[in-house]
Amino acid sequence: MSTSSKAWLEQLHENGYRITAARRAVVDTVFGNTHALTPIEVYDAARKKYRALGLVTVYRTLEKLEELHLIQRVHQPLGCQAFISAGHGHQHLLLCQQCGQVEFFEGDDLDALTKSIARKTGYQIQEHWLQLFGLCANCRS
Amino acid sequence: MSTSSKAWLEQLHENGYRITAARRAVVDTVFGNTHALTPIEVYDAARKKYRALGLVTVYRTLEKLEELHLIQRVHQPLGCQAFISAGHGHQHLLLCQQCGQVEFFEGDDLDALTKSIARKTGYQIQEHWLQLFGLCANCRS
DNA sequence: TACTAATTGAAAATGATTTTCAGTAAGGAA
DNA sequence: TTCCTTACTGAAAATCATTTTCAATTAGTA
Repeated sequence: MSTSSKAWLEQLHENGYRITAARRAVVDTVFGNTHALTPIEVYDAARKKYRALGLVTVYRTLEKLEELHLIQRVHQPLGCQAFISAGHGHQHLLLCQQCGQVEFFEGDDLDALTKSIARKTGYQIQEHWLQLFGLCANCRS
Repeated sequence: MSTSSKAWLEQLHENGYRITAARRAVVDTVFGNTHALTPIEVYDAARKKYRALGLVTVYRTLEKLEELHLIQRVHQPLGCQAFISAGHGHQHLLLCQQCGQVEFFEGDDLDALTKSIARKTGYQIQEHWLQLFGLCANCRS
């Protein structure tokens, strides 16, 4: 995990952003986490690594990570403030409603559907969101 | 359109809520509107029908309409505060990113995909969201 | 028509996010 | 290594969306 949180820091650096203790703490908290975290949750967790961290810096760092497509916002019935490490390429989300775990899956079987809808409605489709909600293997039992 | 905004008022009444001038204005604004509206947008539009309307009442009325499944929240990249008349039964959304128009479409071709994902991941799938974004026939040109 | 509880709008409270600002520190240049 | 510029920082204040409180009003039944 820390192997590749380094890659995020490099990405920041390559884009002209500086590497600071505050950003390290935020990146280490979010990278590889299987649960979507809200800014406050990131703040609480990251402050265990870097006490002086401010909430404002969490917001600003999340903003940059999102801009670089390293994280993405997760939309759920109860709220849309949480972020998760972004999947590679276009992927869909699978969310456990019990424990909050997030998984990605591929499956662009949607092309046929998309084309059919485009034809019926006259829309030019540019993007799609697909999310499945349920109970993960652990929480089912 | 006003034919069936009456149906919404009846629904409210049947569920023990009173019919007031404020609620009429909100219902008439949201019912049958093809664009998703935020509480403030509803407020601004509905106040043209009923000047004394308060924003708080808009929030409270939208809450009740959502509870009765007459409207539903629309999630978009730029925000998730807007509401639209709910589709009948389970439907998916098609959103124009230019003009904000919202359409519903059916298409539960997703069963096969859902089952396949359930098998691969061990999840018990309970619900899904599918949204397509693009340009409507008008805005394409 | 009278009554009672639901509803109202205004104001205050809350909660999330953004802006401002003066001090600090990253990291390239010398 | 040292210096210097400029990005970055946290705290406080400002802003924006939403919820709660409250006293006055009113829908709708008795």
